[in-house]
Amino acid sequence: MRSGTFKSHLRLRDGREQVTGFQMAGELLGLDGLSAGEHASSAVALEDAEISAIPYTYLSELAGTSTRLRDVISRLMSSEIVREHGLMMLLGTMNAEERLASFLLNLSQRMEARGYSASEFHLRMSRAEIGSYLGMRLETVSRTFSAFAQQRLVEVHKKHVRILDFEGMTRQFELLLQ
Amino acid sequence: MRSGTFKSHLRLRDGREQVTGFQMAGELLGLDGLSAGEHASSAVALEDAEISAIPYTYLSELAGTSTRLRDVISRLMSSEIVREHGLMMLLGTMNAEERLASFLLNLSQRMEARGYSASEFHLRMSRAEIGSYLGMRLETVSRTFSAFAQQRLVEVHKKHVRILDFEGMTRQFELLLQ
DNA sequence: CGGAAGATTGAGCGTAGTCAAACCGAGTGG
DNA sequence: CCACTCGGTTTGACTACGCTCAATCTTCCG
Repeated sequence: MRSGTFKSHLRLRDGREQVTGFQMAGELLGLDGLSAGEHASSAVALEDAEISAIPYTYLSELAGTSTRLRDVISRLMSSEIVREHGLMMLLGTMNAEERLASFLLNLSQRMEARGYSASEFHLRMSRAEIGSYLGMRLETVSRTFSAFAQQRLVEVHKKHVRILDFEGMTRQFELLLQ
Repeated sequence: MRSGTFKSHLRLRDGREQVTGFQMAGELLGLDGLSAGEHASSAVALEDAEISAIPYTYLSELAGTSTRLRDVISRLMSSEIVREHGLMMLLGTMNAEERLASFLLNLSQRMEARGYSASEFHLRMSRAEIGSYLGMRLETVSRTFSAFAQQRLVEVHKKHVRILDFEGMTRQFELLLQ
């Protein structure tokens, strides 16, 4: 991805949807497609976005000639696996507040890495999409935002978020992996 | 892995544990270690097991000479990503019965692929480990097993499981990805 | 036989889900 | 310019699923 924001998601036969990730500029999309020759998930742009499509065959050929590129590719896939491990931890063991807190802190980090403010940013996704990603209902997302605002951890106005107390967020919720 | 069963898991600072997968003969362990040069998760054998350790540098060199091997590797990593997507779907949207049903059906498939019975097998992991994997408490795992037994979907005696009604399991719980 | 670890079952509770109503902001048309 | 619609969000009341705590049972092993 060159710019913009995407969401990746998958769907059960009965219509239930799970957002598997939000991608931002510089990140890769579609790493799940290499195994079966068919992508297991779909991706949708949440705003105007620019991407570069890289054909797998081309990438594979190039990889034959460069050790460095091979390392980069396996590293990217591996870090996708690590990212999903973290998400499984989140979905498997955390309560609503911990989920939203770690979501916000993660977003904040990624914004900062791209030269934006770490403390104040605009959410590209709806409450429902956040909820699907975090394994909770949109109403619970909304309520949890309100709870954070009341504790003076954040200020929220619709999709605009300002994080007031990073310390408090990380301390209050023991979110760090061992 | 050559034989046996492993579990992979990670831990939060406060001790909470999440089992991220159970591995069987023929499967790969440690794909998460390539990104940071350090593994994010640990693996523990649940019974006597045999493994072959493959140094990354060696594998990487080999990959330089063989297109076929490169394909195999990226396919393995990609299918690990797909597997985790499915697990996120499970953790994010399914209730207790659906989780256990899809766990059992998945195990069954993998047993069959290894030449064992698809309908009758021995669980290598404890209720607590199943629970951690499925994002629920061990008591809930136990209760759900009992509920399945009452509905005549399975027979369970401690770690011995016999699936009586595959149809019922899949039909009752809309578990198929679109 | 006794102890320990794992599994089952029960009772009561709490967190997040459900359903519903109200609100907000942006865009559209009379 | 105001009324209206519409999608997304917030808030409330009630409910239910799964968690917690606890007791009992089973199996295994010293």
